[in-house]
Amino acid sequence: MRMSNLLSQTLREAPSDAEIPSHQLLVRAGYIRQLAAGIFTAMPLAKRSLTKIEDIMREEMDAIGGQEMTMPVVHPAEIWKATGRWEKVGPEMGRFQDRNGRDMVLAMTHEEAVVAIIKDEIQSYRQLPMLIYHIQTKWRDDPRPRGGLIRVREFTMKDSYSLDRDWAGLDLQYANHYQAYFRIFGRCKLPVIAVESDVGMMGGNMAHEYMYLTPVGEDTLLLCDECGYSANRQIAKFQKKSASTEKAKKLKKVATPAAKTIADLIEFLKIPEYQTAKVVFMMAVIQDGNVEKEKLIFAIVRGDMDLNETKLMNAVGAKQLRPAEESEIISVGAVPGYASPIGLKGILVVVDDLIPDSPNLVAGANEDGYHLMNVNYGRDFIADVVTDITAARDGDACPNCSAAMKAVRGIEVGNIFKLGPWYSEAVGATYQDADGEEKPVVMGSYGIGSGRLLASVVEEYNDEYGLLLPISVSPYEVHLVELAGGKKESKEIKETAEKLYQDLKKAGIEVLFDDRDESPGVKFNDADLIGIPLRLTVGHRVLKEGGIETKLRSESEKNIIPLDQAVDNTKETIRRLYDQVEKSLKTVEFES
RNA sequence: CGGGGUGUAGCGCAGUUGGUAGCGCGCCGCGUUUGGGACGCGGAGGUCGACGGUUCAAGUCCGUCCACCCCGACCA
Repeated sequence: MRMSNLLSQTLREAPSDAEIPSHQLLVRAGYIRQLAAGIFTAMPLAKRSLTKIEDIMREEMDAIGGQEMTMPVVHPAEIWKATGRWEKVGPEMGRFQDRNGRDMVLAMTHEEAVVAIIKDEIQSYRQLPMLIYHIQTKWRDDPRPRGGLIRVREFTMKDSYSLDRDWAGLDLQYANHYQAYFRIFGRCKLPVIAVESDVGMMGGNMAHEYMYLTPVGEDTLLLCDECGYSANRQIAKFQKKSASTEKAKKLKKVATPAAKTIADLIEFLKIPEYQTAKVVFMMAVIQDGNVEKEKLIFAIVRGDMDLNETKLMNAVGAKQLRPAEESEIISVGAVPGYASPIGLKGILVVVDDLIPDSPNLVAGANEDGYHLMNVNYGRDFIADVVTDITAARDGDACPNCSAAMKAVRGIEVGNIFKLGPWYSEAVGATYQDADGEEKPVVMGSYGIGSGRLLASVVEEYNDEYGLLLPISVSPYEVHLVELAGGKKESKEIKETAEKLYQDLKKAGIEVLFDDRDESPGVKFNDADLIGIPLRLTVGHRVLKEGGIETKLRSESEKNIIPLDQAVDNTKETIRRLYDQVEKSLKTVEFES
């Protein structure tokens, strides 16, 4: 590709609304342009990088038996109604009507499209197991896109779906993906860790997220350096210790005027934070038979801890959760700021499992200006559910080995999910087993967003001058710079560079040729910004010595090689760069 | 949806007490220059986010709305 004809302009300054490095650099280097919030155009450079990433995904999916297909982006609402997600998913889903007034959906994921196909196509156990995948656009109307390509509304995703007779088959395909995903990220040279994640509403019994650790990430993870435990904060467990072993004392009402928060309370009563009980009011949508009901939940955690809403949702089987309005709290007889479940009826009480081990807590008296001291679980109140509902924090004890865990930020670059038979059952996607019985297909789903992966690679590999792409992800393998200038040798330089460009192409090398009439400074700076790993320079300085200059983007050292060896030498360097990627791959076994 | 911020040329920005819009980069032409973002001369490019109001006069004052960014909520 000649840069004189490339649709891509580099910018000296990043747009002021780009904050994180990958966003700034991808825009400055001419890879992407923004059209609207969370909607981007991939310019020719980005398109080539994305294609490389997607080809890596293809190869790794094919290697574990995947077959590529393409499922539609626009779906009739019926298939989403069949799984219940037409109602369940909120405004995040794109909906419109076609010219006949028929409800349509912009796909945000493709489980529905998969079961719509397999319902008709899979009839016998002889067809299973199977693995299908596609690389397709998704639309998710996220309330807050951010960070350039990190979190967008329209994006391309490789999603695969495993189809099996039973859970054992799913376990195998899941383990295959677990390894294949490490290979995909490894080939993109992106360091990732796999952490356990929330299975959410999808049922199933296991999910992992692949996280690239970076401060610009939006998920919080808990990691244990001692034993390797790792989990998304949404589900991270930790060891809790009771702060006190004292005997239960007599319940006592105390006046605590204007002490509505835990901070006020401990200041006023001169007690430690851990000796208080914090009530968090949430409204949860809970399925009760065939009807959905909204219920008020009293979630109680110790005053020094935070409620983990994901854990709470899982504890009560809630479909949705939101903070309760003050009026909703008052309507059950509780007094905001002075609330507790003591003496109240008809509410759903969920307490953290540490509460029964925490004697003599201070809790609200359900009376304006008063709290109760020496509240004890069991004696003074009981809960409908006692389970772990608190959020793990930096420094908390590892659930396996008790060592202090670290809380770090990460970007979710991929996830794998054991769905089970849920979707198949919902739409009657069954197969006939060897015993003659109709059984639902057991599914798994697995996703990697290609744009987010590219952004993460850029986030990992950049310096003050620009991108430093691994060759496996770089839009071109070689950046050829011609410095013809106005010298008397310029004709010779131009011709030499042109011939080298043609020879490199003939040798099957992907070349970006800077044939523009620009000053050396401009060309070198643009080359650094675009970040192709290998740069070749044809200029009078080195041509005098019968050679051309080579330089790796990642190193400052420059070498001169004879012109007649330029193609072979370049091939060799490229091969070495690919080898380095291959050698850095580690096999990661899946341990269940 | 709550909090904060920003909207003036492709990008970054300035614009005074309200008086009819400017700078740098980029872009076009000519010339000089040519190994780390050159220089001179000439030029193109703006319904100042939108709508409404105040005023003789609005980029500037007032109101409403919209878009975009950041934090939070949310996130199959």
